[in-house]
Formats: sequence, C-alpha cells, structure tokens
Amino acid sequence: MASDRHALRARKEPRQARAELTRERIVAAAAHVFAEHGYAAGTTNRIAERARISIGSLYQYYPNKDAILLELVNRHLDAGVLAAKEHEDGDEPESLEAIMRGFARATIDNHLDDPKLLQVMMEQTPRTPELLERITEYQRERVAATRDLLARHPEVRVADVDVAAQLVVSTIETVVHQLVAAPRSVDVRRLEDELVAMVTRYLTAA
Amino acid sequence: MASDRHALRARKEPRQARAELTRERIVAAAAHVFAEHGYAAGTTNRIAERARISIGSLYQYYPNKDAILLELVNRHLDAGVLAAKEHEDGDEPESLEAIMRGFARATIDNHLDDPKLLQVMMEQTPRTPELLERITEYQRERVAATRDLLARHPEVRVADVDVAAQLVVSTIETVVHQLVAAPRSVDVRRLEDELVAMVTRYLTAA
DNA sequence: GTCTATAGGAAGATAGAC
DNA sequence: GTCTATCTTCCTATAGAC
Repeated sequence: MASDRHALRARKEPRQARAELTRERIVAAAAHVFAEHGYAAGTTNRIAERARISIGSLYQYYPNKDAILLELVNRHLDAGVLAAKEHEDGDEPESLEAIMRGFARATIDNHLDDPKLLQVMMEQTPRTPELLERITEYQRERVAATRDLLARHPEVRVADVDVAAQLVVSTIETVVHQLVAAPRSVDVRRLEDELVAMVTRYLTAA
Repeated sequence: MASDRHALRARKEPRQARAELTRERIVAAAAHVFAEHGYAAGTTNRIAERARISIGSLYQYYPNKDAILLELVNRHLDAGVLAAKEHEDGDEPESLEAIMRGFARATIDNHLDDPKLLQVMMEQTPRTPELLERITEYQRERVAATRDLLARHPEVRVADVDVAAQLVVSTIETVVHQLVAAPRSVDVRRLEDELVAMVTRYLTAA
C-alpha cells in the first residue's frame, strides 16, 4: 500500500496544497455569489462557474450546497471570536468604556467586511442543525467570556452579571448587525459612540 | 359555518363576507404552516390543504406565495404600531422608565404571540421590494414617533435625539427579537427589567 | 481529477372540467 | 367558484467519459 509514497520528498503535499487552493477558490466564489444573488439564487452552478471549475469538480470538494455555506459562516464566527479575544486578553487596567468600544469596533469591522454576504448568511440561511449548533456555541462562548470580564472589572456595578453579559452581547451584536444591514442609516461612528455610551452607563450605574 | 343566508338585504355583501372568510382561513393556515415548516417547506399546497380548500382556489385569492407572506408581515407590523401607539398617546406625565417599559412590554407581547412564525418571517423571508419597503416604513415611523416623544419628555438628557431614538428603537426591537427566538435563554421578565433599565439610564444620564 | 450531460425531484402556477 | 390534474421551470446532485 502506498508503495509510490517514497518519491523524492513528497507527492502528497503538493496535491493537498492544490486541493486546498481549489477549496479556497470555491469558498471565495461562494462568498461573492451569495452576496450578489442571495442564497436561493446563489446556485452551485453559479459558484462553480465563478470559481472556474465544473459543477462536477465542486461536488468533489463539498458534499452539498449547505456545506459551503456552513464553511462561510464558520469563518465569520471564527473571525468574530478572534477579534473579541484580542481585546479580552489585553491588560486589565483598561477602562470599561475602552473595552466596550473595542467590542463594538471589532463587531462593526467584522460586519463591515462584506455586509451583503453577512446579511444573506443571517437572514436567508436554512437553519440546519449544524449551523444552529455552531451559532449557539458562538453565543455561549461570547457571553461566558464577557461575564468573566464583567465579574473581574472594578467599574462594573450591575447586580446580576450573567444577565448583564447576555444583554450586552446581544445588544452590541444585534444593533451592529441591523445598522450595517441598513446602509441608509446615520453615521456609523456616531452610533458606535452612543452604543458604547449606553452599555457603559448601564454597567457602571450605581 | 352555516352561511346559507339568502337575505333580502344584499347579494353582494354575503359574497364578500364569504370571500373575506376564505381569505382569513388562508392567512391563518399560512401562519400555522410557515411556523411549523418554515418558508421554503411551507408550500402553497400545504397551506391550501390546511385551509381545506384546493390549490386552485388559493390562487384565486392570492396571486402568489409571497403575497400571502406579505399579508402576514403586514399584520404583525400593524399590531406593533398599534401597541406602541397606545403608550404614546397616553398622558405625558408618565415617567420615562414607565414609557420604556411600555415599549418593551408591547414589543415582547407582540413577539410572544407566535414566536415560531415571527422567526420565519424575520429570517427566512425573501426580501422582496414590497416587503423591504414596508419594513423600512415601519422603522421610520417608530423612530420618528420615539424621537418626538424623547424631544418632549423632560427627563431626557441625551444630546442628539435623532440618534438616540434610532438606537433605542433598534435596541428594543432586535434584543427582544433575539431573546424570543432563543427560547433557551434566561427569564424573559428579568431581561425586560434590565433592558428597560439600560435604555432609561442611557436617556436620562447627565 | 476534471469534465459534460442529465437524471431526479420539488414546488409554483395554470388549464379546463364541473 | 371550486376542483383535479398537470405543466413548466429550475436546481441539486450524480453518472460516466476522458
């Protein structure tokens, strides 16, 4: 078995690298197509066409359409977790307002990256069990991290830290999402200021 | 449903009344089917079946599937506007906190009515131009009414009333929506308290 | 491993009888 | 006015050649 394995260095790596590249092309194409046409009209044929491979090849890399979408959602959530972590792991002496601003900014940036795609993912996605699972886990993770942060921070005056964490995370996430989705709305920076002010005052009120 | 009323009075009215009843049956059936199966799997055939009319008859009352959905969305938004109006038109001497609680309570009630259906309408609906138009108008209306209320209320201390109104409406609406959609979450009443506290403190802070 | 061509199936909408 | 039966369209997913 695998007797042709001992070639010069590796025959396997280049293949995997090529395959990885193809997967990347598919994902990039899917992002573009979903953002432009929505989920239903973002057909696998269109995705394959944009990735400049055939529909047959596409199905060799992903078992079905939802798997491609799930990959996109996973990447977005991973980026969100990563961005949030950066601020959480910083030095603690930051003011609560600075921390909240970091949260808001990171969330906004992550959504501003490709608003159309995000909207499609949030609003038109079929709620498969895997996807729901992933989103729930993400929420749980964010709330838990925020709760710990609030519990440790000296400025926080709120009674129930669990409820507060849930409210703050939910508020920042959904408000940002809605504001980004509605491009007609007022100045984003201005609203970021007010959002930060609101949650900060809430958390530090006597 | 004994409507064999060949009254002397009118020949037209009974027919219209019958038609109105049928429309009502269709809408009720659609609400049930969408809530149970989602939008895509909530087929027109299923709706007709539940309304106990044939698919052909259904298409005599609504031109297509999206028109039925639009009817449902319209009813929900109308209920929302109505509930909000009740509190706005009340006597002014109410405290700001009482007003905000009224908003939150009304929003929660309106969503609690049929959470599943709401979730489907918010998340799986195809964003047709008519629907987007209707939602935008609803938002604009709510924000405008809230802005006027804030501008008149003596407790309000916030600098920019327009931005504040947008933030408050957006926060209450989206947070409630998310919380209702996620039935695993904490006590709804408890979170209502915190939500009200948050926006009230924000609006009245020095 | 990649392709073309198409099977397979679902669902929205319509035709035409009664 | 209501029904049944069906048409049309479209898209996912697969088969099979190269």
